[in-house]
Amino acid sequence: MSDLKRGLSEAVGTAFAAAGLPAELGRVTPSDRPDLADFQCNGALPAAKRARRNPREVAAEVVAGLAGDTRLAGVEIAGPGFINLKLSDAALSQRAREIAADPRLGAEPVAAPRRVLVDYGGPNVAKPMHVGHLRASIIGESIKRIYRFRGDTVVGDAHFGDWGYQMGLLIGAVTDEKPAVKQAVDALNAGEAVEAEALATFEREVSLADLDRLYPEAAARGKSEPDYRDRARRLTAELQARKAGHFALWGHFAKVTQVALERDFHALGVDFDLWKGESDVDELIAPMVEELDAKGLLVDDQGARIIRVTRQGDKRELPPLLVVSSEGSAMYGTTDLATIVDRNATFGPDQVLYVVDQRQADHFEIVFRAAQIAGYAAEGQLEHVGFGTMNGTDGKPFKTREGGVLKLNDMIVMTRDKARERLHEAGLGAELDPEAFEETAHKVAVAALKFADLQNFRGTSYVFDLDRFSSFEGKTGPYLLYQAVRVKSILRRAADEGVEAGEITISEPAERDLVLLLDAFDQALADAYDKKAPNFLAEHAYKLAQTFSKFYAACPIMTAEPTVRASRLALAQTTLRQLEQALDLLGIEAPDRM
RNA sequence: GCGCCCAUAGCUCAACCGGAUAGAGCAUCCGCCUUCUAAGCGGACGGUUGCAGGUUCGAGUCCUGCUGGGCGCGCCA
Repeated sequence: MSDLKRGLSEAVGTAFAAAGLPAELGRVTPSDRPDLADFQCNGALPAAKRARRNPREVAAEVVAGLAGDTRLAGVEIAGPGFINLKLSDAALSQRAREIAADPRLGAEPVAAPRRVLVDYGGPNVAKPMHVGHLRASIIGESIKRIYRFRGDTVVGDAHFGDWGYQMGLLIGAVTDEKPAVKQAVDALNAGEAVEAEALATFEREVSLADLDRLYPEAAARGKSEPDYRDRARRLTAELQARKAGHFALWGHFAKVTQVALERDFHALGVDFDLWKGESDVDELIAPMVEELDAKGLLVDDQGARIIRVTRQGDKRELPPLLVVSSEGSAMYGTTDLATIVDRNATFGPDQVLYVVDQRQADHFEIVFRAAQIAGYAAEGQLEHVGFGTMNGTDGKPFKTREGGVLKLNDMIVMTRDKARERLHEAGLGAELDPEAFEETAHKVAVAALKFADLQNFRGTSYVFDLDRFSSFEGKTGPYLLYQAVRVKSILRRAADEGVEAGEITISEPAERDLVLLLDAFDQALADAYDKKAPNFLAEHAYKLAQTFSKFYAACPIMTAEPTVRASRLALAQTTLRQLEQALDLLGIEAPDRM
């Protein structure tokens, strides 16, 4: 079962072929001029160019070949040679029934399903998530869902940053500040302490708030004080060598961080299949380095061991991949490379998508090249799906009014407060019990946050204005939910009155538009999939909601005469199903009432 | 310095291999709740797509140069 666009493209392609022209020129797209047509084909123009003929003449030949297609209510040649196609109500009605009967709501699965791993979220141990993680989390989550829906076998991996220099910095900073912790760490390292007692000390002395406070200080000192930096590097190497005290303290860092991370991800409806971290591939690093060495790929340079990745034809010299630092510790790129080895062994992905900030493009280019050189990855198997930064109204990376980094949780709480306020204002939810009310407020907040982000193309940076969220009007997540809720309300009423949905028959313009939108789902999904860009799906969901709203205003459902009522009810129900499906793929859930 | 990305309405963003009259939302103004939820619907206003060239029947889209902004460039992740 194919959508109208594809079906028409085939027909027009056949007509092109019959006129002795390439069939692929028959590609049909939704009309740029909805006042004139439903679909259009521009193929006569390039065809005429190649054949040095008059485009309108070519178009006329193609149009002649379309005679007798009962789906078409009108075919016209316009402008320089555009072929305008208008569908019959019967064809639209037929397509609407197909979509209504389709569990996939008109969306085709991919022809050749693949195994895809999506690496996203990028939380770090010892650092609460801030607004920057919002994009990584929700774009990645949406891409994962879209890929899965189209039939791929998909695994999402959080890939914790839990094993680098930052850990050495923190071990140093925490032991400096807290003598009891230092004592416990030293004792463990000397093999003189009971682990349970040490852990209890850590539990008592070190909270996530401590880590959050100490890390920026330590990072700053590490930059300005070489001695401090060298000590942190040493501590990092010692941790990676599994020194008991360091390792136990690190384990505590991970534990206290996990609680906050799980809360934030859960609130956003983001869930990972794998919660692996850099530390999980630690054991793979030594054998990997050995192997790389055996293959003669490692070069000693300034005390470190590197892989050079520059190629002929590069416009500039790319830095090498640092495999082993001069202190002997694994680097960012080392764990990434080992992670590729690990994933090959445990999952065997046809493709790995790294949903990570665009600023890391060079890093991934280096890692991917190194992986290819080492034979760990094929060309194109690894892909960096970069996204822009979320800026404040000043155009710079988003900061709170006090100038600090806004924590993700604070942002969720703030948005939820607004949602609650708005529900009260509108006098809605009075009939809901407090728990259901809270759930609705939360769904509205999450929809606002996610849709505000996902409606933008991921690659560009965008401005996030908290104040703009307070309205929840216009092109926002809550608008989409509102349309879904209106349908649900009608469906409840229909159920109460014993009215059932029936066969869809299209006649009104608003009904035609709605079916054309329903039909466009597959293309939106395909675009989002191919470009790893959920904004195409977000745009579709918005247009669908908007078109429904117009239909809602123009075509009364419950008061229409029975056959029309049954048809419109089925149309509304199908719209709701597709809208909720699209929202789900964006990671957004609609409440029953709002 | 080298490299990558971006520049579209007052603001925030779209625009399907290069196609017709560049679309939405917000803001402003005007209408519409005795009919299914007004977080809604209709209408008006708003553009030399940063600038200058080029390719093309046709350019926001491709090429060159310039201006302005963001980002990256070896032991952080």
